[in-house]
Amino acid sequence: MRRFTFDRHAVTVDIVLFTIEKETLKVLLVKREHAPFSGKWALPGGAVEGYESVDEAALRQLQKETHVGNVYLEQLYTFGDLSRDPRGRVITVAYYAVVHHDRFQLDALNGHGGHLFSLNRIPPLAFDHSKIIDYALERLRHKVNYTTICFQLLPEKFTLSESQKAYEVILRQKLDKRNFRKKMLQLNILKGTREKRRGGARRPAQLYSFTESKVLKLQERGILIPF
Amino acid sequence: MRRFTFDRHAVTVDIVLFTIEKETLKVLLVKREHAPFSGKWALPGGAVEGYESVDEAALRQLQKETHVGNVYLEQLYTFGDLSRDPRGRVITVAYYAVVHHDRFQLDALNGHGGHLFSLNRIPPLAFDHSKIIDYALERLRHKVNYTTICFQLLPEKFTLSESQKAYEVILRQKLDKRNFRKKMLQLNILKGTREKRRGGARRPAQLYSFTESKVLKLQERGILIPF
DNA sequence: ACAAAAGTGTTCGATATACACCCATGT
DNA sequence: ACATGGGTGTATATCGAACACTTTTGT
Repeated sequence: MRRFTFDRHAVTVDIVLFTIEKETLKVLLVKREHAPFSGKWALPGGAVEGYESVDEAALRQLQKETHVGNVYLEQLYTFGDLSRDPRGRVITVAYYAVVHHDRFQLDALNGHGGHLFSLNRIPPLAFDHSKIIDYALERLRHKVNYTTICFQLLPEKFTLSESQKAYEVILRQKLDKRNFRKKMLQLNILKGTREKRRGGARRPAQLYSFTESKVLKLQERGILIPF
Repeated sequence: MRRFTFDRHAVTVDIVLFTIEKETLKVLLVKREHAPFSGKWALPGGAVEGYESVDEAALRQLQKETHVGNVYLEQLYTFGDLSRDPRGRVITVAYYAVVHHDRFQLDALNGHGGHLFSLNRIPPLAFDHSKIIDYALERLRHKVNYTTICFQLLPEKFTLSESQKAYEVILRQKLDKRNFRKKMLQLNILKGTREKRRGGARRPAQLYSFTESKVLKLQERGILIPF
């Protein structure tokens, strides 16, 4: 069988890792050590190698930085403009990950200077990475509405207030407590445990756990359809 | 500045072109002339060249087959498994296009044997192209619910029945005529013309035109949120 | 006792759904 | 005259939105 006559291209993956820390939605950035954009912050990522699929490359890069296992990781978009990288065109397949911050550790040994940045305080980034983050955020905000992706940001057991807070932080709006609870419990995706979250100087809260190990699509009612 | 030390990869684009013909949703396929999968049907597409962005490559491939101008063309997903192509790993960035069938002509000269296939009657396809079509169809069905993408499938002037038919064909369900019309007119995206569609042996129907030249996002009411 | 978050129902308005008949035209 | 798709309105059910007070704990 013939070999390719195709042009060949540099292909990378970039990962937008979302997490919630101190009731704020944050993104993982690493400091670049080499040109181009040496010293600038950038998304974690790197080249796709010949022996791995693109998905595998994304997972490998994510694990290199965070040692996270069993993450929600979804392909976002492929950015293929000619001018993204000053060295020449690099096609990057962007992914986003959503994970509770207890479930990963930044790799200090790596010397990568990984750091979580609040989304309001993203520094100037290398390449078109700030565009990629915008896109990822848009996707996340959208998905929160019709999937259970939000529970990826919570620990295994959580209170209803904690989950409400997660929605509020992503959607950037206050939600009504009674309506939130009513709806959340109606969805039949939470299991009450008999435990309570104690520790604060206040009434202990009931802990719930998410019944599914996977992110679910909730039944979607179209805007235009169905009639 | 240093050159890359990256592995380089074969990168292609593939296009899922949707159109409606004879009240059926169809997809454009071309017959392959060379190995691998010589003689099999496949999505139109081809290699990304070094001088063009990935988006430009998609548009170029689409125009090569159809001579269509000003199409709705959206990136779908990037497929990067190792085994997609028997010659070795080819990364393909899939796109989908949505266009009324009057607005393009299949290129007979090209000898590509382009042909529109009804979605119920897709023949066995080369590579993972049938997976790509499934994915595109899912996206289209989803987008129909919260955008005006459906009007891309209609001529400039159309009747309400024609647009209802387009929704029905995509969603694979009958819709209620009165509810459809009420909602469609409430949305304020259609302009009535004074013309009527004559020709059938029946009452002439009022023609409408879509007020926007672009596909709109309709306000989206989340399922889970807002409260 | 007090501060702070947990927990709990009802009412109202908007929107989706279900449903059947007359109209205008070409043959 | 008749066959065919065009065109129209109302009643009901469901769901989202707004809204305030009592409870439980730690200090």
